[in-house]
Amino acid sequence: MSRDRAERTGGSKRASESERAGAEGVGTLTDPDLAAAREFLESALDATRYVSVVGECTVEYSGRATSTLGAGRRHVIVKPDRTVLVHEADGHQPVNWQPPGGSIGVDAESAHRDADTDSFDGSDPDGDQHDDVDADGAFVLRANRESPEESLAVRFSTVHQASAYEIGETSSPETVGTEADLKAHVLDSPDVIEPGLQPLATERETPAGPVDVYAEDADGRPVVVELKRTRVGPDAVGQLSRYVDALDRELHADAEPRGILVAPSVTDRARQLLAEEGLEYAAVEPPESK
Amino acid sequence: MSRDRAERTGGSKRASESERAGAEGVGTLTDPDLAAAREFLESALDATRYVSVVGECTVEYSGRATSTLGAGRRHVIVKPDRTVLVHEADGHQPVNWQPPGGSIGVDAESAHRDADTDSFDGSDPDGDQHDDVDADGAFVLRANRESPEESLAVRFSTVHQASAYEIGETSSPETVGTEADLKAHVLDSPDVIEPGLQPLATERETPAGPVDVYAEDADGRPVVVELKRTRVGPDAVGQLSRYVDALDRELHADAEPRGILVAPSVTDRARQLLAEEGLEYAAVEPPESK
DNA sequence: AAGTCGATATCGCCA
DNA sequence: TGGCGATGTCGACTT
Repeated sequence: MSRDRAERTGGSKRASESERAGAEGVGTLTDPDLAAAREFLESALDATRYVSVVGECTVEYSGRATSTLGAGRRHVIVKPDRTVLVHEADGHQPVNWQPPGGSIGVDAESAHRDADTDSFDGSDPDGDQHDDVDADGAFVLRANRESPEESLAVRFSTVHQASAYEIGETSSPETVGTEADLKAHVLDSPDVIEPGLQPLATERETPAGPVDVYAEDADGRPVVVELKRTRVGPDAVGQLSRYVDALDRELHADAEPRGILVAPSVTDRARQLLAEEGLEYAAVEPPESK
Repeated sequence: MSRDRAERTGGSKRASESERAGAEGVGTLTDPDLAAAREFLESALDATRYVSVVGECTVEYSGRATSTLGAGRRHVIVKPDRTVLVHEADGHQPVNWQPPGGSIGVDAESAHRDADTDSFDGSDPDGDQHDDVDADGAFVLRANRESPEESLAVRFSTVHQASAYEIGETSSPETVGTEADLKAHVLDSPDVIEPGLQPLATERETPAGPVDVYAEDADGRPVVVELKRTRVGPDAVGQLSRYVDALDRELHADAEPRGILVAPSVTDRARQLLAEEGLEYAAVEPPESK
């Protein structure tokens, strides 16, 4: 970000404009000073906007685990449902995050303040004084959640750009090729597994969990079918094995259930485990259309 | 987005500035027309910037599955590693995405073109200079990947804002409380599992996969330890069971291996499965510090 | 709220 | 590159 650009489009002179934009909840600040950025953020979050911030920050997480992230430039997103995502230059996954449903706040960060017992916003009565901002004006975006108890803190030392958008609810994608589609295909044409197979139930409950498809073969022998939309490894064999064992215990001693893993392909080790467990495999591709 | 703001900072009049910003690879366009947005995007992607776009779009994915997403306002991110994320107002996960490592491009979208053999846009010919942009100027952001073969297409009908940032590599987070930490704790103090337990190896290979910790109990009997950092369900029992079975087959007939699941807690069903399989459980919390 | 399992899971490690 | 398992997995659905 060049300095002249910063002076042209941002900086402390634009603080008042920032506030206005923040009050509307929609707008953009480029190279704002930290006070302006903080006000903008507070207003945008207050208005439950979709917020995007790029800036220098450190990140701390505490909850299901504990993590710290040193200073660096990152892209922070706060969604209307209070999901927080912290992205870096690489990878699909955020480097840090908070799942939806928690509470969001912006806090002053000062080395001189005592820790607040009450998380983020429980702070100063915002008198016009600058007591709630330290010398540098750094501030902290906090996202807390209960059940599980976990908290995320993003401490900004510089904000390069902050934007707030109005993004409403949208429709879900139509997806084809899921396990549900494979199940529909198998129920419609059970012969793709083996001739004479008769489906009796789906999601049949057992002490080990629900069986994808419960069926009977041509000889009237019970069959447990476990469906997978992708190539399977040992975990899927273990899953099928648990179901077959559970049914074996549940059914009459004379009814020996078979177990068939239905997937487009298997790994070598999975195939070996199938053989050892006396289980079977049928190659079926998930349908590409409905 | 207020209209005056739009006219001040965006719109077609700013097309030339947009291009310059795009050429620099860093900058922001607010409410640009589609042609300007497209040029900006092409330049920013060319410069391998971190790109953020908010606009009206449809999305199509084809590869490991197939999905379509109707028109709506979304936040699209393209990272320097060519990860693409399409986010909506809710949830941690992107509604559509492309993993890193593929190729990125911006295409014209016109109903009059012939389908291209190499991609998914399926459209028409172009004749004149502006032939690569249809009447509306809509364009498509494409992300393709091989191995697996999959493609993502985001068709923009309106762009509300497009930004490009310079975001470099950053350091990895320091995380405490992982399974690796639990393993270190157990190796350091095996008594937390049971008195007299002697670890012999970690990641010991078996035909069913690697065992977290392979040990001997006070009686010299082999022990398979499976570690989990969180409360465990039936899947973990299945995993442990596979390892124990594999070792049972591998070892001498007289050496009956034990299996111990080590986790902070277990579900009822998992506990029942453990009992049925003759496996054991030891409650151990993952450490909160190193 | 907890349990169980699917996912275009992604990611990292290792043969 | 494929196999295998961990993840602060998330998310949906059921109880």
